[in-house]
Amino acid sequence: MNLFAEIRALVILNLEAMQSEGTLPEGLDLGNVTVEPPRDASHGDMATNAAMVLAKPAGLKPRDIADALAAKLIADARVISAEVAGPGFLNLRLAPVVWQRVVGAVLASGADFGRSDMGQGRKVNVEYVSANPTGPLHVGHTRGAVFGDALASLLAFAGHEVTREYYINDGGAQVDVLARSVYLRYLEAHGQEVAFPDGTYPGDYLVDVGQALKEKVGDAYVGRDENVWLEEIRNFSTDAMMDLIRADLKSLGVEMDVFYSEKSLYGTGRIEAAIADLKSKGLIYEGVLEPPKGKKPEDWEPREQTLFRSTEHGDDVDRPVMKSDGAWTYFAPDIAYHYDKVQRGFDALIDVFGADHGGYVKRMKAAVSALSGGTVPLDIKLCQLVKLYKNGEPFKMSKRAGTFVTLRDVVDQVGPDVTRFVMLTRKNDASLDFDFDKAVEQSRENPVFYVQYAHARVNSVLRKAAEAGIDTDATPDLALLDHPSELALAGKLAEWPRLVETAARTNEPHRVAFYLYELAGDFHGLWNKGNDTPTLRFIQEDDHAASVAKIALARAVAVVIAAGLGILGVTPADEMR
RNA sequence: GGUCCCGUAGCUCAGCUGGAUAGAGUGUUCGCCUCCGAAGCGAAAGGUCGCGCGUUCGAAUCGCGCCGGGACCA
Repeated sequence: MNLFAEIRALVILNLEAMQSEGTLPEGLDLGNVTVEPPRDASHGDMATNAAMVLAKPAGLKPRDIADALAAKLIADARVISAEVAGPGFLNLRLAPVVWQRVVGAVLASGADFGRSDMGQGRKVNVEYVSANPTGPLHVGHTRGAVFGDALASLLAFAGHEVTREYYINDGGAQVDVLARSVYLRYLEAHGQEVAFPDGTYPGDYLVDVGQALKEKVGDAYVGRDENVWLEEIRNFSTDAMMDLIRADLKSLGVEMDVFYSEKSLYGTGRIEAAIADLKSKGLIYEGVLEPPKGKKPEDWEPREQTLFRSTEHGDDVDRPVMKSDGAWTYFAPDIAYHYDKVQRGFDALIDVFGADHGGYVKRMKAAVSALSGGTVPLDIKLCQLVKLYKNGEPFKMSKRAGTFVTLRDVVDQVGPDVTRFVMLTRKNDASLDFDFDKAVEQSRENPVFYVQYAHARVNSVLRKAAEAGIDTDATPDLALLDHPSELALAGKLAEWPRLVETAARTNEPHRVAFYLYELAGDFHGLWNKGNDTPTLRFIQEDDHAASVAKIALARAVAVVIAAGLGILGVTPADEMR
């Protein structure tokens, strides 16, 4: 139930009636007619732009259309006033019963209130995290993990069939580096003194892996040449790292549906097939790239290589897929991987990358556009950096030094719920300050606490109501919710279905977090009004029916908060400690 | 040098894919706890939406060009 869609339908119905009556010309495009909450609540409950949008094509004055439409709308029981304002807005005020019914609808639907069929079951693949399997996840991955996971849940809630996917970069040089690093730890486990030269991973998270390798193979690789052990240790190590990463993700509550291995693309003809597909479309050629404009790199050498004509699909320059020595570029398996996604029948693809991968956006979009013949949209969401603070002091992280702040460090300190919520308190493309102290602070400044507290307060009301002998499961007489503050809170609940659709359409789960903060604020506001106005308290000691109705409103708030937090992957708190 | 992101109140940030007098938190100033729901509440002040041009009934939002900050590319 989306109240805005409902009222929009009413507006459209009346516009069509005006057409058949001759007040409006036939054949107008009503697609641009919107019904939205006005920015300023004093303008009314909803506003439609119909008169302004239609004035020009209809050849009429906005005001005349608005007046005529107003006269029709006012006849509906749900509309108590319709006023023309500004350049031709039609401001509507809705009857209390409309808002009261929202409360009933929330309680009837429970956690499903706001669920949308907007996606119409379309298959969407959300790829996120996809960190190299060379070590534990760090803070930057954490943001991508939370963002991608919340986005996946959001899209599912909006009626999409969602696959959560992780691409394992286990085919490149970095897993050889991993294997050599583990080999050093393996030697160490045999009691040897080892040094970690540049180009190896010195982090002590590999100590256990070296030990485990020793337990598995004994001293079989000690003193042996690299070509004897490299492949096996590489497999052993990446498996160990993926176990570590899966455990890291699980500590955050993230579970993938698919882990897709880059290595599985090699030697199986899949890269060749993807390139062949592009070739069949005339998008592969042998050529020499222009040197980059501006400052010429000193080592620039024009070489003929195999190029993808990505400029045909919006890229700035064509991209090499095979180097002059016959090796695939790193881009080739990425093309093959996305080709595979397209072939698996997804209707839409989403990649969540760190901002440092911003340079790949155009070429990936070009590849998917080419491979799918433009039928499968690819949206790439970039997550900006997370800057860590503690006691006002910035934390440093450096993967090379092996002292980076890990996902585990964050989750262990503040818990998965706080971690997840805070990661969504900024738009994905804005950088995020994460302060360990503020994250667990109990104040209005901390949105996590503020939202959780609202949910906990509802539970507190329910407990107290039970003590007072109020039957909170009784069918409420919602007509008793007649105070403007109560109706306004119900109105905030009515925005939820619309917000879900907006957030899903734009792939922006942070909107859910901001909405919850506003909803919590409205609820706390009503709570505070109870200080001065005892009739607004949720428990009315000498009026059982009023209590039941007011508690129904509170429960509805808790239902929507719990549903929203559920999308974000945050557990709602029943009490604050 | 090129590409992408950002620029909104003193500070941190929203702004619903073009709508009305641009919002919230924090900070500042004033008022409010014997008690009844203060891990606070009420009120006020505070903005050329980086700058300019354009698109139209209408621009923080879209287009182009600059300025400033960040990321990335060789």
